[in-house]
Amino acid sequence: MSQGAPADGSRTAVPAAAKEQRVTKQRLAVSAVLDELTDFVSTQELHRILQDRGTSVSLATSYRILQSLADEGQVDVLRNADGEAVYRRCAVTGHHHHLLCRSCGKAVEVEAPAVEAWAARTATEHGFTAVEHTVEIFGLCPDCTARNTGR
Amino acid sequence: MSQGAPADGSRTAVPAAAKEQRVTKQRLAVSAVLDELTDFVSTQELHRILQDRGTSVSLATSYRILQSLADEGQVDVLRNADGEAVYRRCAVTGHHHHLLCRSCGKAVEVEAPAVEAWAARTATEHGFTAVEHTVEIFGLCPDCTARNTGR
DNA sequence: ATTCTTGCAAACCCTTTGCAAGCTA
DNA sequence: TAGCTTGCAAAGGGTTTGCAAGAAT
Repeated sequence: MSQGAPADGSRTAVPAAAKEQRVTKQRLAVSAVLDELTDFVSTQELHRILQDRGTSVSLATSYRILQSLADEGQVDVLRNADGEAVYRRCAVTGHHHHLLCRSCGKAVEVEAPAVEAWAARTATEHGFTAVEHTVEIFGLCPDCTARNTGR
Repeated sequence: MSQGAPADGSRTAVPAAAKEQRVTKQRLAVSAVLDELTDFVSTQELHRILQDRGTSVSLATSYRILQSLADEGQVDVLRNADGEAVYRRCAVTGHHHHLLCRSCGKAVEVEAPAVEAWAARTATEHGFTAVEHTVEIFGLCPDCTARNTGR
């Protein structure tokens, strides 16, 4: 079972700052990949990338490191439509959302000030506090739409 | 159990109207339970409820029926923090989103025409088709905010 | 030297699927 | 009767875990 790791999209009010982990080549390798990617990746995908890159890290370790990073608040965790956990380095200060292609996985980052405002307003109206939200749009990108008019 | 969990949710702008299913006792049993519940339930939970109730329906069938109902748009689908699919018959008809309490799980249904419009517009601008979106707001409801002012 | 991390493989858990039997339309 | 559904059990796929070997401090 997944531990505490509250799979949310943005930074939480409760940091939970876990203890520092040791610096290992595996951890550095995972971190390096995350630095290069701008989109969310599943553990399996990240593991595959590391393999292709020669910097092999076992699947189990990939899972452990990614979870660890998430616990430390160094990465954002989300769950895709299949329920798989996907991670992204959350160094970005600008809050934004994603427009994801359901077929090829392409992701476009979009901003939505209007939505942010709406979310805040709605929450306040209902007396909710410590609010955060997730907004994701799924669809077929232009290319996939062209070559795949079904499915 | 399931708490603040992001990701996915609801149905699409595309009805996808699946074909009508046959009326079986299993389907009726599942439907009956959904009618009585106001919160989201996982397939496993619903299956357990049916068992306790005597109206046994196999796990596999529970999964099939729930998915079927979701395809028909008769229930809302969401994913909890563990990535499990959870369903709930929605009180509100029409497309809407949720304002969820991260602490007690309370859910408030909210509509957001502005967001719908924004999502559609954004997707179109990028040439995406067959679009659907998920919007969930997480926070602490009034009650939990009051009793949890420190932490 | 001690303590933490990694690998590997088995274990888990939710979910899906093949098939034969049962039931609906 | 014909065709969809159900059950059961096995198969899948992602994720976790036990344990011994290998690093980091």
